[in-house]
This record gives sequence, C-alpha cells and structure tokens, in this order.
Amino acid sequence: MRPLRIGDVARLVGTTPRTIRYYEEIGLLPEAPARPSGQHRLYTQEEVERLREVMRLKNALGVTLEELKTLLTAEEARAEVRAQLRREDVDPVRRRQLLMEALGHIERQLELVSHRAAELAKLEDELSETRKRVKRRLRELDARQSATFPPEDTLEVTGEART
Amino acid sequence: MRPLRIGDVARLVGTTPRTIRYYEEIGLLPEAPARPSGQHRLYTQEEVERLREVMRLKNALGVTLEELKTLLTAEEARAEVRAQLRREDVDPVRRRQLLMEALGHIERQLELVSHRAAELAKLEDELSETRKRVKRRLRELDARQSATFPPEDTLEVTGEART
DNA sequence: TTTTATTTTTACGTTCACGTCAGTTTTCAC
DNA sequence: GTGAAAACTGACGTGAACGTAAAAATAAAA
Repeated sequence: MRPLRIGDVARLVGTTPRTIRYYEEIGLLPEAPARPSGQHRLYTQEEVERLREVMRLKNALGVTLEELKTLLTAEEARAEVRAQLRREDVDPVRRRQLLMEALGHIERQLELVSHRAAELAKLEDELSETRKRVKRRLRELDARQSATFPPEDTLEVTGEART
Repeated sequence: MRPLRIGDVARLVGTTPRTIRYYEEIGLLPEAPARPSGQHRLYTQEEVERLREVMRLKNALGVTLEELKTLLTAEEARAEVRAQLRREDVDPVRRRQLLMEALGHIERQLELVSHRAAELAKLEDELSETRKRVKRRLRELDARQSATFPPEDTLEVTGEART
C-alpha cells in the first residue's frame, strides 16, 4: 500500500488539505521531520487513523484546537510511557512512577469527557421525557376521538418521525 | 424582587454584558419591545433563567449561535403550542396538528442531542476502560513489590487523583 | 443635588479556524 | 519528455463570537 498524499487523506477523513496543513502548522499534527520544504507530504495509514481520531475528539468534545493539543500531548506522553514499559528492564520504582503519570493523564481527560457527557445525557433525558408527555397527550386525544368516530385510518403515533 | 440590570444578569449566569447585548442583537434573545433607546435594559428572573438555559445549550451542544437560534425558535414554537393547547376550545383536529408539530420539533432536537451524547459516552467508555487497565497494572506491580519488600506505606491506587 | 457607578450606542479590534488565490514546483500518466 | 493534475508556500480574506474603547446618557448613592 503506497503512501497517501494530502488530498487523499483529506477525502478519507472528510476534511480539506488546508485543514491538515493548518493542524500541522499549529503543532496539532507532527510534521514529517525529514521532508524537504516544497516536497509533497506523504502519509501512512497510521497517520490517517491519528487524524481521524483528532477529528473525532474535536467534534465530540467541541474544544478549541489549543485545548485539544494539550489533550493529545498527554496522549502522546502515554504512548511514550507504554513504549518505556514494554522494555522489561525498567526498575519497579520507575515503572510505578510512569504508570501513575499515565493514570493522571487519563483521569484529567476523563474528568473533561464525563462532565460533558453528563450534561448531554441530562439534556437527552429531559428531551425524551417531554417527548413522552407529548406522545401520551396524542394517545389520549386519539382515544377520545375513536370513541366518538370510528377510526378512519391507523395513525402513526409511537413510531419515529422522519423528515 | 426588583428588576436586574445587565451587569447583574451577566454575573448571575457567568458571562458579560457585551455577550448579552450581542445575543439580543442577533436575535437569540428577544429585545424588550418597549425600551426607549438609550434606557437601561431590565431583566426579570424568568429572563435570567432563559439566558441560563441558552448558555447551557450552547455549552452542551457546542453548536453555532445560528443553529442554536433555530433550536430556540422551535422551543418557542412549542411554548406557543402549549399556550394554545391550554385553551380548551380548540377542536381536536387542530389539537392533533399542534401536538404533532411539537413532537417533530422535539424529535429533531433529540436526534442532535442523542447523537452527540452517544459519541461522548463512547469516548468516556474507552477512557475508563484504559484507566482500568492502568490501575490493574499498578496493582500487579504493587503485589509483586510487597512480596519482595514489606509495604513501606499504604499506597493510594483506587482513589481519585486530584491535582 | 452632586458624585459615582452602570449602562447605552457606535465602531473598530481580535482570535480562532480555516478559505481562497497566486505563482511555483513536484509528481503522475502517458 | 511532456502535459496535466495535484501539492507547495506565502499571503491575504472571512465569518463567528465576542472584546475593547469612547463619548454620552441614565440610575443609584450620598
């Protein structure tokens, strides 16, 4: 599988070349270190995945790129930790230190995410609650109607409304 | 309880006067209709609540003010519907129509919210999963340690890490 | 009734997250 | 090798969401 060019990558993750360059420019994406200026950027599948993840985080968290950057930096640090830990020759004290560090990073992310998630969940709950109420009122109305008139047609009430 | 001025309102909901004026300017908040130009804006507790809700939606959904505006317009429409429905003298056909309309609004909102909520929930899940793994590794490490040396101190592992 | 503190309007400034254009270069397809 | 397509680097442009400054008016406090 030959390396991808920026246009292909953009298509794959649903963005534009400009955005990718911009992310590189502000340090959100690592710039390929050995690329002579002027030469085309080439991307591996792995880098595509990384970018996809970045976009996902950005959309899900609705956070500024600067904040996202610190999050990703933490992410990188964890990757570094994993790499270090794979080597069996680190002494347990250092090992513990690394793990604790990683744990800290994760927990900071989790705090952010679960806070936002909780708010959204609450909102979702409220909405589906009012939906329930409206549906019940509709059912009641229909019940009273069918007592007066015979049902002219089967009316969709419980199904999902699509545009 | 005397009416609030814009500065008080801003403090109460955690924003600035400028933002409130801006929201009014773009039609996100209704402008008090009878205020002679130049006179201070006065707000009731109800309007404060409304603004609070707006901020909440904005933060939770991470949506543009324009989109938020359409959402709120739908919200207003629902309020209008509720007002109409409170009057008992509307005929059932019209009643049904109004309810269906409201249902449509709610469901469009819900679609947006639950989509975002689902994404965030997934993210949260993944994070707490990796946290679990890290914690397990820490426990394993400690277990092996306490087999070699006696425990020097009780190490906090399962508790929440605070900055 | 003066201060004093807020608010009002107007208008220009700013940051973020890219879009767009231009001129040049690189790479690909033939 | 020769176009044609895509990418490169600057640079300036843009819309959204406010910030900030200034001069005048209004409201609250003393």
